[in-house]
Amino acid sequence: MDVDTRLLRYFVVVAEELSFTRAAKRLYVAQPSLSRQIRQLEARLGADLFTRTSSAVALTAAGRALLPAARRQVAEWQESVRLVRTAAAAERNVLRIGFAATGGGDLARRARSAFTRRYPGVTVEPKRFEWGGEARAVRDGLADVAYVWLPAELDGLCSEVVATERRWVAVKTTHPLASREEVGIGDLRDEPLMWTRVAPPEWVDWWAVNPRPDGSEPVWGPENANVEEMLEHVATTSGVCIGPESMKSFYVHPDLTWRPVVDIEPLRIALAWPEHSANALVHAFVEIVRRLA
Amino acid sequence: MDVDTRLLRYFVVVAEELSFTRAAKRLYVAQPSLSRQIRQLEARLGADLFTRTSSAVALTAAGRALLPAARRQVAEWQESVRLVRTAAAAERNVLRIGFAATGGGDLARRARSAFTRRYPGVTVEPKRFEWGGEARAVRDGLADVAYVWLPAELDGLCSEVVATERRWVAVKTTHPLASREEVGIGDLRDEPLMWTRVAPPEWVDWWAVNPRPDGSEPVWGPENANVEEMLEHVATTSGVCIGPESMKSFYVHPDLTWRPVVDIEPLRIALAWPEHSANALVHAFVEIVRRLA
DNA sequence: CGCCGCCATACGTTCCAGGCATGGACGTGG
DNA sequence: CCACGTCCATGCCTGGAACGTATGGCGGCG
Repeated sequence: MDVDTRLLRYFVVVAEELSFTRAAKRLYVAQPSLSRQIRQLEARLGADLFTRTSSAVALTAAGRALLPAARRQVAEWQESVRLVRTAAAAERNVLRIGFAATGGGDLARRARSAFTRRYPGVTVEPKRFEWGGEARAVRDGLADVAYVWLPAELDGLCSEVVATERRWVAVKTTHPLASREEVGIGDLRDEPLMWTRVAPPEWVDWWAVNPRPDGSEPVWGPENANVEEMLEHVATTSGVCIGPESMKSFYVHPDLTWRPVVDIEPLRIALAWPEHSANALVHAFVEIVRRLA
Repeated sequence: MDVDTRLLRYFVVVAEELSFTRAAKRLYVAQPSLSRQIRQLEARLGADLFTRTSSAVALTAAGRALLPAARRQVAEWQESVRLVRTAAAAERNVLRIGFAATGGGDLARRARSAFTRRYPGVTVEPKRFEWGGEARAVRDGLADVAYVWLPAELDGLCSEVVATERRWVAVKTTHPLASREEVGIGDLRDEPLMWTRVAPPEWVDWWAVNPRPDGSEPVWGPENANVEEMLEHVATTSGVCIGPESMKSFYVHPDLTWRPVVDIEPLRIALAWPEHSANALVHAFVEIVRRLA
């Protein structure tokens, strides 16, 4: 009897929510589809997993037996994927360095140079991910090591803060704030702020400084998935965006002006890599970054 | 990223055979289908698992990394299925006793009576399986305990031989051998013998006494999946079949005559149950059978 | 040099996950 | 007591994926 890990994930969520409707929302599928899939899983197992009434859903003994096993299966498959991708990269003798936007900034370039000098035979593959995707990339085996912007979910990863950067705000060159030398977070009270749905809410809130020191919530502007989209929005709509100082020099844009925001905490940049990594190149790279930091 | 355990099984077989054509045969699918599925798995992993030329297939580093993980995943899912089914049965307070054909014979009935006397609240569910399917049924969680006819694959199971039965041969009442009191295996030299493809070859060979003491191979008759089919064939074609003594009294058939085969080894019947079974009823049942044996 | 074995590609069919609309059971509040 | 809302199940349709058959391309071997 075969299963798809997707079915197991579905089952786990229904078991956690004890509601098909809520679970369907969390899984971004329609409730009827979810109902049918679970029914099918039950049919193939030859055992009911839930008792359903129109007012309550509960696990059966069989369901309780499956829940931890299903969680484990899903986790182990994720781990297998990471292993396979890591092995493929190792065979090609490459080191894949993940980052989002400007990643580790200047430190990253110095580290890469030092690493290439030390290991001339190894190909370095910089891998750019969307907002908040660096840590997941390492977990999923799409990168061997990554510069991660905190806050971030670092479960299953080793990490070390290697740099901090002050945060700046980008505004259109014609914007009143463009004439100021520096700004405070209070000055951005009524400015629509860029945001993204690809990163978790905590990440978005941290960048948006939400709630603001005065307790207010930012005004939300257009949504975007990466730097380029974000800067395009700022350049052509009425909003502003906040980014690390390095963004000013990495992404030049004729219509934008960058100004430091002096009264908010700086960005902390961590280097992250998988726990139990057997990849010697990763450890060598970590050591190099650590020395340069 | 999701996978079906079916895909993992496919991958394992290709990795074992190092040939898509041979693997496809073993898996009972067409070779192009198998090729495509493996390609798709590679695409989703973002890594090649095999290097293919028209003359050889070999694992890549990624493939070598996946192989043990895939084997483990498949095995763990099998185990999960068993757990779930066992839990469902336990919740209904039933004991599912697996067997094929006459199973444990007279012992089985005495054991069931004794068990029911001792545990009047427990429902006993006898579960009949096809030739050689009893042990697999326990492994798959379709039965809690089973009478298994040896030889059988008992990996992952505890077992204990609890009975033996002489083997008899069934012939049409009009058959020359029907007039004999008893027969030897040599007398069956030219008689077409029933066989099955649902049980493994070793099982079939053991029942057929293949090779025969004189080194010859039996003449093969029609194929069947269970007792009823087998006896129907014997009653209506020219073949014979061999079965345990209890079959004579459990399956009465007007056109058949049973005669003992005096010079072949008897059937050994084992009781088998899952290793690490936490089911108290199983252990109680085993104890009862052991005492009666 | 021609045949054969092996993997890949093309095409048509079948099946299933997914979405939307709706039905039926239950609980709640007016 | 009824009306309404909530929740799970069912019916119907669509798009995609898996499978089979037929066929192409490539390398090895007689």
